[in-house]
Amino acid sequence: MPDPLYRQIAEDLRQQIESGELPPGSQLRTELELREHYDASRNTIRDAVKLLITRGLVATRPGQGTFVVDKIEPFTITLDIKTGFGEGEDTAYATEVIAGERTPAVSAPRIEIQPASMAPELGLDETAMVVSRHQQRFIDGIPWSLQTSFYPMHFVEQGAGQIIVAREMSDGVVRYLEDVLSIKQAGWRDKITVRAPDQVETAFFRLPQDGRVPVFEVRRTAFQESGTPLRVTVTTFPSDRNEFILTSGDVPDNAHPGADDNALPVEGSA
Amino acid sequence: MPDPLYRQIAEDLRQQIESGELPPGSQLRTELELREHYDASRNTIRDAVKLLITRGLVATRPGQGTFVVDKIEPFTITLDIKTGFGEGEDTAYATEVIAGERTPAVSAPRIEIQPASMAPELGLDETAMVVSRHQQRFIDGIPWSLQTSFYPMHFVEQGAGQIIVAREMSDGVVRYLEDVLSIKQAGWRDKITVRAPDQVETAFFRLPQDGRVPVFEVRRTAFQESGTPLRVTVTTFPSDRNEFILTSGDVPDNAHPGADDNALPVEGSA
DNA sequence: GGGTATTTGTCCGTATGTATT
DNA sequence: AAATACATACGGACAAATACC
Repeated sequence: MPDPLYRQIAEDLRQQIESGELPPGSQLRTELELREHYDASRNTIRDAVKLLITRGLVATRPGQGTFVVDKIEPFTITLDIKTGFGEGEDTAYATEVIAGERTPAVSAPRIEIQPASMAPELGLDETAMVVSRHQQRFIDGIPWSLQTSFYPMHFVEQGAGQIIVAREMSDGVVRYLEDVLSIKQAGWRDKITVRAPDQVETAFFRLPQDGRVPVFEVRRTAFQESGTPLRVTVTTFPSDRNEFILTSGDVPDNAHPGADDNALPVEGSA
Repeated sequence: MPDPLYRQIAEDLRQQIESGELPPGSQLRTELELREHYDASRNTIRDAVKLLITRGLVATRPGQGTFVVDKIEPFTITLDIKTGFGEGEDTAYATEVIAGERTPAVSAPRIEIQPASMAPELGLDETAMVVSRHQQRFIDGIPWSLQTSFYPMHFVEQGAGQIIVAREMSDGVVRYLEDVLSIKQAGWRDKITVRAPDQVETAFFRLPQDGRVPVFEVRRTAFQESGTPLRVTVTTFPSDRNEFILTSGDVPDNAHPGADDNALPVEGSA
């Protein structure tokens, strides 16, 4: 029994793309032309194109057409910055970004006071509140990631008033907390999952609205030496233009071509 | 301007699910019933259901109906096993799996000789060949991951003949290479990406055939102390039932509930 | 095992809306 | 303003998978 028609058509188009017959950036024939070519209905053509979108091979633009995606060199995000130098990761990142040839940008933070249930990893009481600092981040002008950090509200009452000011902190919040409250970040735990984007994410990353392109969610819980969590940082990245690299043990610097060329941190000066 | 109808319907059903009105495992009304209830066409209902499938909330079973998915406790995969003990990660994993309360299983490896282009990270000549060892891996009987390891063919000619034998190596190939050829693994680099599953993966993981549920691909390149790659291991995991954890610095053992309960390694005795 | 009803999967044709040029 | 192309929505038909008698 053969595959369904829409999958046969998708397969045919996929081969044309991967063989180079349809190079990146080129335009596919319109749905009506494909309809005649394959002797199928327009809906069937659309089902085939949807499959190619899911696989990241093409993108549709209303009023224009369907295009083979330009293979963006993916942003490479390193998750295992060497620590133990007595610094938070925030400052280390700045130099990493400069080392790459891409130019990062970050929006001013949007500050909110929210219930502690937004960041259960902090282990706070149900009635407690947290400060959230939300930022949009770009690389070379491309929407790159959305990041929200949560801090216990009692940090503010203890004297760290700057974290509820909607201005970027050039040295990073982690450094600030150490300076003001002597709260030191000893390590962190990342949880990486993949899920469909929410409405905010589809809008910011300009993803197809039906959730076919998922996002990475990196949930970083950072701890003091005592084991008490000091912050939770949630960062989302569209999965179609990001990859993660992490190393263990002794590894040569340029192990495979292109892997390190665009090395980027997972966190800026949040 | 309101959202499209199919998204409104999806939103309504989503709320019913997340509010508990439609508990996990329960069956949704049939497409024809929903069609009457929302006064929409069957295709529009189907578009709404497709969205819910993409978001991992429901699953359809031909001939039966549409069901709210049972929330599987995700498999947690730790990527940062402490090294420096002079052991490969393979043996360390065995104990980790036993520590968890889930029972792993692995198929006998399928061995193939393939061109070196299958694993460009090994940096071999175009005309060279590699040995691939492919395994299916299960947790509690659930298809969990597909793994293929690539080794330079010249390892066999140098005396490591066991790696082309289609039998599991209880102590791991890495250990074997060290014993026979004194080739020692000094570290590795992981690249984590997300993509649509191929046909083999959709069949093994029983994912929807239109590629709505992506898979994690973890590409591990392991190096000798000299910096020469000794193997490439590619492992894929369905993203709807796996998450990755990695830590840096000092982190308490049980930082957030459930995170470590099912700790699993990314590699078995490949 | 066979037959039938139910339910989802595929495919068609058509009409209208919306974004872009 | 008009033309083009994708997005949404409708309705209908048959196939395939499953469950049940």
